[in-house]
Amino acid sequence: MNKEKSFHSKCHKSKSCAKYETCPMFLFHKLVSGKWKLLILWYLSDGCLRFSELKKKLPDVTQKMLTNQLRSLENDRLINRKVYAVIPPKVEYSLSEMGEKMLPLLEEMYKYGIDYLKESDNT
Amino acid sequence: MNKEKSFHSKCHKSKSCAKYETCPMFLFHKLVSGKWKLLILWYLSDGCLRFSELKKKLPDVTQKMLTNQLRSLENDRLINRKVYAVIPPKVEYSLSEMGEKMLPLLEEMYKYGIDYLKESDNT
DNA sequence: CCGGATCCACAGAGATACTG
DNA sequence: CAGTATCTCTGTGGATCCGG
Repeated sequence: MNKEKSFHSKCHKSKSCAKYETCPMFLFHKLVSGKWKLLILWYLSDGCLRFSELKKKLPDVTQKMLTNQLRSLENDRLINRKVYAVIPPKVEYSLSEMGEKMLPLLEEMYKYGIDYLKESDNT
Repeated sequence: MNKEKSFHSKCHKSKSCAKYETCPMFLFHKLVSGKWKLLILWYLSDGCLRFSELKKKLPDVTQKMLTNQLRSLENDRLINRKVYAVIPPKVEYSLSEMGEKMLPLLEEMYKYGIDYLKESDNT
């Protein structure tokens, strides 16, 4: 997964980002471009959710994929994973501090969606 | 690709979005969650680029994938595709009106990336 | 020559069953 | 309940071919 090979002599435009790994936009892209990550973050923006609750909200995502995406988000420190040692098992996911910083961005994405729908209607 | 099957009784929280297809966040997610779409939009934010220029800026993306992503973005009317009937062929891609509306959002993503890098350094 | 279509091989995603 | 394990199959990468 980690391709540390490729360097972008000009990551983009004239802004400062000499290398692949250190370009902010590539980084952001890497963080959220997982197949379901944006939606997971969005659903967690209201507060912590159990695995099964998240699964219910994302019926198109397979259990395996959901686990993968959550692990990835956890590794990138965008969400927290809290395991309760009870039976039946209970695992809660919530936005981390870095994850919460993405909240305004998520709101803007939501607004863009509204705008897009409006434009589509006019067509 | 088009799964029009699944409905989300509660797309998210209490905001208004009864169905899968009409939830703004799902829509936004669908628009940009392609494997390379965000970066393509980002690179096009400076102005139109030829296919080969885009390819140069995204060395990790295969030609086929780049074509796919561009087609998808074009179908979603986020970018324009202009073909010049010359030899050798020349195809230019640029942000559409809807694509340009995403510019502030892209800038915010970039800023988030900077912030994320800063936080990582402190760790 | 450039944009992209086609063919094949393989990693990754879907579906289902199983476990602590 | 929250995952793993296994199998299958789609989608992606890589190379090649093509039309303008």
